[in-house]
Amino acid sequence: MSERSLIYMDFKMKKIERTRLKIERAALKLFAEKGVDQTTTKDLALGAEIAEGTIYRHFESKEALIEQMFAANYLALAEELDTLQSGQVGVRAKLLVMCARFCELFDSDPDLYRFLFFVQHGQVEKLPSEATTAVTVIGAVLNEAMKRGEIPQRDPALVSAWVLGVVTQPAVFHIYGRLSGPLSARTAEITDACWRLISA
Amino acid sequence: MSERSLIYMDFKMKKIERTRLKIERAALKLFAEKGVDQTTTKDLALGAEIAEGTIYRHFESKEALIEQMFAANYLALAEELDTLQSGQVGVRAKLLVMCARFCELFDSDPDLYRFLFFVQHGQVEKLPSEATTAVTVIGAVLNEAMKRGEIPQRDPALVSAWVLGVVTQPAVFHIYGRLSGPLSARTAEITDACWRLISA
Amino acid sequence: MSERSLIYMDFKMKKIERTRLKIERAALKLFAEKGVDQTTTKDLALGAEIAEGTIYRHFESKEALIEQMFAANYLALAEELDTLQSGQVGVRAKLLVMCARFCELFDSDPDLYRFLFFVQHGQVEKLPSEATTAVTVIGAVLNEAMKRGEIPQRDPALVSAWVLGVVTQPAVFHIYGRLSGPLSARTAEITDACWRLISA
Amino acid sequence: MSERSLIYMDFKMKKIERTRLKIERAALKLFAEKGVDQTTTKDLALGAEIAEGTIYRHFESKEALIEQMFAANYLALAEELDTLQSGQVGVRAKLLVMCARFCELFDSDPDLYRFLFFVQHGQVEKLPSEATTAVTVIGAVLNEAMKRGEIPQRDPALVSAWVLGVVTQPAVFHIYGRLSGPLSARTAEITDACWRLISA
DNA sequence: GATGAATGAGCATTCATTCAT
DNA sequence: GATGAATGAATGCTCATTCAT
Repeated sequence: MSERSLIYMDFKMKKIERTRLKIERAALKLFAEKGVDQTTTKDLALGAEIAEGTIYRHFESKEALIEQMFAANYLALAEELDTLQSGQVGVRAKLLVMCARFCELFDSDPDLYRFLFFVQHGQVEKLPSEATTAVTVIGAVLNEAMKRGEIPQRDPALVSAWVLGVVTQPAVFHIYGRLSGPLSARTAEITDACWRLISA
Repeated sequence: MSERSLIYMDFKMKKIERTRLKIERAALKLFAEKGVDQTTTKDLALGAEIAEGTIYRHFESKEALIEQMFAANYLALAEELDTLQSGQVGVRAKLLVMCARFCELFDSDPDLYRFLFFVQHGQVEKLPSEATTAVTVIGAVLNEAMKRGEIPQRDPALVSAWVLGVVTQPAVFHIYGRLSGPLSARTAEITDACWRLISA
Repeated sequence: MSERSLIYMDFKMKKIERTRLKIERAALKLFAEKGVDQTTTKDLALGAEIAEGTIYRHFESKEALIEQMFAANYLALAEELDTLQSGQVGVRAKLLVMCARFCELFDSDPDLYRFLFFVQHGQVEKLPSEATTAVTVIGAVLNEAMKRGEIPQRDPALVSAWVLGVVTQPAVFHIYGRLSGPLSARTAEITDACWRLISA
Repeated sequence: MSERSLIYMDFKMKKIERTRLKIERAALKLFAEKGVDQTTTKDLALGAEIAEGTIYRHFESKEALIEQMFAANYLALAEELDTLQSGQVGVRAKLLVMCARFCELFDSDPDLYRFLFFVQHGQVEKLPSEATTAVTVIGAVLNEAMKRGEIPQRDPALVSAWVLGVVTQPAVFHIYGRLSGPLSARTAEITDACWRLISA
């Protein structure tokens, strides 16, 4: 994602790419704000400062725009998490870097975070079932750790759910105003919580 | 008013109540299945086996139907959770009964569960801010436990988020097919996980 | 109309007649206030303090209610005007009593007046073409006067239009707030105007 | 912007203007024929040979279409009447040109006439109260004449009502088939009638 | 005779999509 | 490639009318 962003920002970028990016940015903002269904193509055009028809030069349909944006970002994040964890040794360290990335994403691009983890219902199911997602990465890390005896044996799916819940639910609380301040400040505390959850 | 009339009115009230229930049941099913926005009033009428116009004898608008259904069930659950926890002594026991209720709800009325915890974004914000919800009940239980020294002092909102995440994320995994079997079978395991999370 | 009203007011009146009258009264009020099309059967039921279905025990349809009310009152007024004018000798006296009746109706039953002369477009055409109406009565009086040489010969329809215009347009101005006070106070002045119009 | 673009935009503006005009023309015809309430947006689309949705690119709502059409034409007529009368000296001459314009409008654009003076109830009230209308123009002319002593002093509103009645009621008779032939042919006769009404 | 819940055709309006320019 | 006017199916909702009680 961030690598792609860098490409996007290139001042030599072609006009077509700039327009596409403008649409995606506006879409992200609007989707996060009012949800996918409540965002009309008119809203998108207004937000991106383009004509309504222009959307269709870049995306087959509104549905396709949503799917592509979701897939690209959701899978890019998974890739990133996988790269991060593979650079670490031991579950705890792996969890720490992944948790840190989650918190950082929430802080630095809240619209993207909301779009991926708050507004997305039903998009996950459209991904190819063999796709690598945040869930499968976390699952693989925990599985491996169980195999190695680093943590007690439990249903890996259940433990994955716990870890994801402990990491993402604070973000939801943040969105509802029950928590405030940067989530990144809580990375260590959240990782510790995960560790208590899985290590005993 | 004669006795006969009273009986008659009672009968009519039951009938009108029955229609309202048919609408609510169909709505729950459809909302859980395809989401609130993707469910049209035509869908509702077809599902409830009534005419489209009949919806409007029972609810001011589709929006009002959603709000009323959400508020009634969301608040009723909170009340129930509060009654359950207040019958127990100690955080752990309180968490157990609440966790059990969550799992049971998921198993016995999956449509309601999905509607309340999967499809609801934006409804919570419409509730009066002082309303008692599942979140506030959990928060109060944890707060109390911290005050009594039963569990370590931490940001109560963060700990509430963790607990809610550990309880609800397995349900999400279940919905996405990553977990199977009754969630109730995992009540003990999930409660233990919560305990590890908050007690150390 | 007034004779019929007397019958209506009879305290021995049958219940069915009382209900029918309640509907007609409410209808007149609402039709005058917001127009025929903007008045729903629900409005009628609320205004008459009856159930919506009850309307259909007394009238075949909303359309029939309008037609019957219009015809009955429009023709009753014509009859009355005819009786009044036939009791007088000379156009001027005849015009005076008719003009007086118009003004009086406007003052005493403004809803009925508005319904008959303000809201009725399209109802006149539904009357049998040979029906005696205010227009035909005025026309006959003027025709007769021309034949007798009381007033100059002109197109009787045109002169009728003038007389009706001079009598009814002040009422319209009254409705729009451009004139105030009882219209009856202007009867003499209006009749004089008619006389100037037709006598020279 | 290149010259070509300007020409292009001009062309597009003409096209969009043409569509708007098609809607207005169809609306006028239908409103005059069956009334505003009985004309559906479907009727409008069919009549204008456009899609129903197209109406809403040109008008905010059906209500707005009616209001705008009424206001524009009603006020334009008033302006025209005012220009006409101001070009004349003496009430009688002023009345003549205004009366002529009324008759001409009725003959040349009967739909517009019907819409403005037959179907409009309730629209006049939506105009800003300080607006110049046919009524205020006639009122001003008569007022002035009374001040100058050209005609006897009377309640100017009442006299205005008479004049308007004498001019417009023949049109109503025409619509109901009681008068035939061009109304313009009666301009002189109607003006004379007005003169008799106000001068003695 | 009166009721009012139920009906369903019909309404004004929206909105994703198309296409001539 | 970009535009935005035009499209028309679909939506939420209304309302005159029916009918079981």
